[in-house]
Amino acid sequence: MTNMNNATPAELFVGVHVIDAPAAADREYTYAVPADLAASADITEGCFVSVPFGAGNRNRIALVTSVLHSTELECKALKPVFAVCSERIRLSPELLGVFRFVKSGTLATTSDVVHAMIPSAALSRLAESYSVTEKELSPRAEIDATALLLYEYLLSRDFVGVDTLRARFGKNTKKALDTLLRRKLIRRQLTLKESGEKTESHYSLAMPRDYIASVIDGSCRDMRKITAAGQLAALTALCESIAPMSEDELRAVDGVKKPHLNALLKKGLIREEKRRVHRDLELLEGKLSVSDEKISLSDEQNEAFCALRELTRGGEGCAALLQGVTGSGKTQVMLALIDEVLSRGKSAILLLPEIALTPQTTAIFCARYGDKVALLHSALSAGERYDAYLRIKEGEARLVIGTRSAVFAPVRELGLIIIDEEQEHTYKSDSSPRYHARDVARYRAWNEKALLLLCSATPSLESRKKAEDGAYKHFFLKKRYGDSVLPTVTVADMRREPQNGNLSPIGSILAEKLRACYERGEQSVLFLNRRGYNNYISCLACGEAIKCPQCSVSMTYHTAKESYARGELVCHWCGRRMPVPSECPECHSHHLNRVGYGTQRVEEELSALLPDARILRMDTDTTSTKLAYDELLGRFRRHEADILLGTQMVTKGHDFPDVTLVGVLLADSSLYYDDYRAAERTFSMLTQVIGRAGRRDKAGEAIIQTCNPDHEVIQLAKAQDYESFYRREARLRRNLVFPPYCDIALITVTSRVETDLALAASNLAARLKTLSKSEEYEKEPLIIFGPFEAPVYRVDGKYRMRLVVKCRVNKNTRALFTALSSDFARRGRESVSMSIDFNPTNL
DNA sequence: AGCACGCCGACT
DNA sequence: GTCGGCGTGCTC
Repeated sequence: MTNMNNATPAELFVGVHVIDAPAAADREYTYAVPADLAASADITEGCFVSVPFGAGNRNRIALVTSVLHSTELECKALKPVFAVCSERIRLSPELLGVFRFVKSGTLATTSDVVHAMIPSAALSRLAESYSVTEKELSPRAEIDATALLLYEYLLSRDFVGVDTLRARFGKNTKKALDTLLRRKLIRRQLTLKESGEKTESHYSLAMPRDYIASVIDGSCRDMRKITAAGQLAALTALCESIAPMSEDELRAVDGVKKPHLNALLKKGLIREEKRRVHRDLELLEGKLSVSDEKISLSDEQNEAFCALRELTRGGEGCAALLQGVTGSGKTQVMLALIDEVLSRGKSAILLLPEIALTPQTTAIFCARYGDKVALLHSALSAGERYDAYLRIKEGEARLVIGTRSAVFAPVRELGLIIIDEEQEHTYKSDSSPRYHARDVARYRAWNEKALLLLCSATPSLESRKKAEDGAYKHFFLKKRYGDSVLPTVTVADMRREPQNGNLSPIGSILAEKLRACYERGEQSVLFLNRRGYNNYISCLACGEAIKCPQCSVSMTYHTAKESYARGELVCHWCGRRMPVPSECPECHSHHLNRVGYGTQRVEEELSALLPDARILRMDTDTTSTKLAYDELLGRFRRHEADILLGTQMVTKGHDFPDVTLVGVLLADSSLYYDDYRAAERTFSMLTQVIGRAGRRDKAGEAIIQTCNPDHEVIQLAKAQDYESFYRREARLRRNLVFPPYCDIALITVTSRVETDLALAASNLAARLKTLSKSEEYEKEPLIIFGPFEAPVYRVDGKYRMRLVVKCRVNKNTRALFTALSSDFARRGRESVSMSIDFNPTNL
């Protein structure tokens, strides 16, 4: 190796995990810290450094995972650490623990885990630029046209950023750069880039005010007279202002432009100060009227609150389940508890399902806690996310409200984590790292001696069982808040409808209730778990449904805005759109028939039923942006529509005071889904929908349409009897060995080449069987199913096969799966990739 | 993933 | 003899 080591001998060594290294190279590497760097920077576990990595010594960011003060390693030829990335971005010892917990618990790469924990803007800090080394291009160096153009472009410049080049030369840039680099015609330089945080310049006078005044009126002798009107206007404005003025404020002054300010800076008359701007606060503007309204708790709420408060004061990590019927005022208890924790100088994290994280739901927290709140939602830009991260890290924000990934928030002195609607499957990540926010929260609560509070009307079986086993403290809120009563629930049998000549998705009972509700001037909410117009298009001749050319699922017919006839087919898995064919692709028959219904079709039926009613349709097609979603909800709340029709998103805890009727159009669709959690989801969904009706003084009513009116789950949901449901479901799961009575590891193998996939899958299964019988792992009870095709075999052109393993996830089985995974990487065909998901949300 | 090393065929 | 093809294996 070339002598990259500094002349100064190192005495400090670090173990690092390289970020953006391939999975096969994801392990700890040892680097030497040059003495001068060790002296100038505080290198500890959890900080990020940049290191030369691989044969090409490409600069990579790495996470320091161990520090070694030693002279023992001297003899080894170690590469040196290049620099510390940032003094500010580093994982605290607690978060480094979280990193290890997630990494070992999900078998994800360092890169995936770090990217989940740290906002991307914080780490994309290596600027890559290029310049020419060889001024003469030898005629023998045969390079392609792009490379030649790029070379000539670089000839006249110095160190051009890779982004600039890419913008100019397109996607061939990398190839061209590689060619030029290989021929040593150009060289690459990597420098630490300044952070992506947004700053705003503030200007103030750099000289005494009367001196500036003399400059303005031209009586000042030591300086040439200022004539530019813009400069004079800026100086005048600054003279009149008490506080420094921001760039925006100055530019608002007539005639002031940026060059004027620069000129004044150059003359030394004003000074500039860059201040960090908190972009996510801009969203909250106007809502910062902090209210410290006293929370009034009912006896039941108060009892739960007092017990929970004791838990937060215990100084030990613990977890509790707050099980409260819809409308029992769980939020009040949460607020009281957050008050308590913040008042003791600690921080809290509140996790909400993405769909519930709307200005309406967060307003109450923002109003109460003002700028102590940091909101982490998906609409944040990279820079905004980074700002929020810094505000949390620096202790300015002590209440973090966000979705799944907010569980990684770098809060100081964590006192409380609340997970609302804890049964929601959005808390489980379905891409690497495949973590469950609940597991991470539990780890953090224990490790940081905080309280984890899980809230739900219909807890997941996992959590409910833990409460039963005593692992979680268990609290109930059984009374609905105020005087509201549970709505009356009617189960409507849809099997009789066709006999009565009704082919509409809206049955006769629901139709009648809808009309009555509308005529009373009240609102109704309809839920249907299917967007689009028809379910699919099938051929009457051969019976085949039209399938997506890239996925093995039938496509859904969506109408165009203007007319029913001008629609197209959409694949809900890969998003592909195509026109409706005129003939069956299988048998060329022209007898194509549209079957089933989605939200679009129901919307049409509704307007036929109630021509004057104002209908809002809410699904992913109408709420492409966060704003559209909020706007629709706002319009409905203001009673600008009579009927809200939509998918999942209408079921979440939005409080609509005028809604007295809710309808579930087809409750069975989720009941017979081939997932062991189908019943749990259906029950939870029905409970939530029913809870939408009649929350204030008005009596509510719920209609559940189904083809299985006697199904136990539907009957239990009708009775709102969670406890019976829990006992029934727990019994079933135990008998059939499903979580929470075991863990499931889902191994998915993916490839574009079907034959490679089949081979790889069976090899993997064989390898797994061998491993499970080997000495180290034979004690682990393992039940292996498969390999078989995934329920949707082909998605976006890739085939997918699965192995399902029932096991107990512990250190030993994780080691088994790690071994399996690295075997696969070593011997696998490159066209095939593999992933392991512990306790996936979708089976 | 890159990148080097290495072992074979088409060329100066 | 040498340049360069991409198979194989490693990354402190």
